[in-house]
Amino acid sequence: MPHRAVVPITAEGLKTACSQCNLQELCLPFGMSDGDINQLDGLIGARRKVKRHQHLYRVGDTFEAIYAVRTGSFKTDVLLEDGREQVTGFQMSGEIIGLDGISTDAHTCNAVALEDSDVCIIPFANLETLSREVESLQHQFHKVMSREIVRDHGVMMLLGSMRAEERLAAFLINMSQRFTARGFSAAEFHLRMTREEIGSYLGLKLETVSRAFSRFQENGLIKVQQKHIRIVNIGGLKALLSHLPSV
Amino acid sequence: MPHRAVVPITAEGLKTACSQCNLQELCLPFGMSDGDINQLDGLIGARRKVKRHQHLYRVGDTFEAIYAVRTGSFKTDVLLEDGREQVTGFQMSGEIIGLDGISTDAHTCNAVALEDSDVCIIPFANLETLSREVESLQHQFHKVMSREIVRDHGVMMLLGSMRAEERLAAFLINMSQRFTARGFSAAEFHLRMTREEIGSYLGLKLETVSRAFSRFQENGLIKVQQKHIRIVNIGGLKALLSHLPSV
DNA sequence: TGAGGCGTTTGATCCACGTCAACCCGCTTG
DNA sequence: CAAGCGGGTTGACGTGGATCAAACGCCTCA
Repeated sequence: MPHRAVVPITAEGLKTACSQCNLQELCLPFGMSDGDINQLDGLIGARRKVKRHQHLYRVGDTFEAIYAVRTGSFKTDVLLEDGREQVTGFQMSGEIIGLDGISTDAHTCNAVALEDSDVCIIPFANLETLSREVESLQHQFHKVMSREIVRDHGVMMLLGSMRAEERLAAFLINMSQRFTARGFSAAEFHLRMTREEIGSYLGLKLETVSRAFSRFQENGLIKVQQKHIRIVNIGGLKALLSHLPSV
Repeated sequence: MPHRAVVPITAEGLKTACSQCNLQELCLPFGMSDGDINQLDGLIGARRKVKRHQHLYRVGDTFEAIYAVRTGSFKTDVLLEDGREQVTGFQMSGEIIGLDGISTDAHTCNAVALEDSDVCIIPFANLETLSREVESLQHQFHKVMSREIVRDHGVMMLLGSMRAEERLAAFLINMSQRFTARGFSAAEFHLRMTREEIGSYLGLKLETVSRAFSRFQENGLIKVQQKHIRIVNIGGLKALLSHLPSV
């Protein structure tokens, strides 16, 4: 795989206005006043399309911007020298990618599109400048970063202390909630990632993920058809989580 | 090895001046100019002593400040309903605790002192105000948050993709580096946490941690005496990490 | 339309780590 | 001084998930 040079900026150099975006409630502007949001419009750089399996950025790329997912979805991952991969997260519309790069001015993980996707480029220098002027933006950005830390703690809990079926139940419940927040069905959705990627995220092998899916189906918790999931008994899934070691 | 006396302790309840603190290089002011650091002096609230096993904050406490560890050390953890604990991190002098609270204005994990400790209280509202005025502070704070995210990704890698001995080797190398950065020996140090806490952090049971320590000792990598660790062969430890699945 | 490939499922077997249990050591406390 | 206790080590054994392997369904593309 040849390393992509910089972005061959495609024709759609269209800027996106936060003030007119229907993802406001899920994205950086969440909770800001209309007036403050208007000030964001100058902040967002061009959009960028990323095709399925293409990288938005790679480990080592110099850090210049963070990205807000507009359409599609991504995974972020880190690699060990021997090729082992750890997926650190899946990102959907409205979510922010790239915060890892701030610490060293270079990205420390890879971001790969799971499907043809579309992001808003938020030049970081501009974001810092504007958030010195717009208090609500500053505060909102801090919340976004903190939320990422809290999310990571949740994943650490999952990886460190849960068994396979608990992990997968937590994953499904989380996906369901995020689809719901985006106006999709809470009970029926299409996973964009493979069993192997789910497994990497959950610290499991793909066979184990597959078996857990099958078990859930046998137990009437869900219906699985490849990547299409229908949750039949959400209560049952949640019970898997809060359960004492299943006496 | 006795703990080196880090700070000429001034009287109790005194505010701490960042401009005169010898932890500058490890703490929030890192990389800021002397002039900018002087502006921090007004920011820091009182200090607070926390005795061994006492909480600095608990899940649910309203979020008002972040903390910089001055002396001693802490663990942060989250709990599952059934009592399972996941240690999410260990913090040493100069490191910042409490960033998890920003996202919801309430803390989402517990912070417990591992030994009698001492923190600087940094009222968060003040920090946001000042960082709108002092660009270097703003940038530095963003780096601190990002570094926490990157660190969490490392832990996820560890929990999701490494085997027991790799995890412990990574832990020891990390501890060694952090002690070194604080002017202590890289090869010989005193762990402040129990085997159970290490295990919780690494996603292992305490027996497994103990056995891995013993194995390392058998193999001439380290010397263990309870909490006292001496690294004999750091290269060997590092090799455990970069090794292909030990063919 | 057929062939090849990727992703997934499922079965059989293995093993790293968990579990259970005994014991040791150093500290504290009456 | 003994008794109690928290932390650590070590051994025997069990098991959840990894590994190895086979087969299947769906999708792409010639």
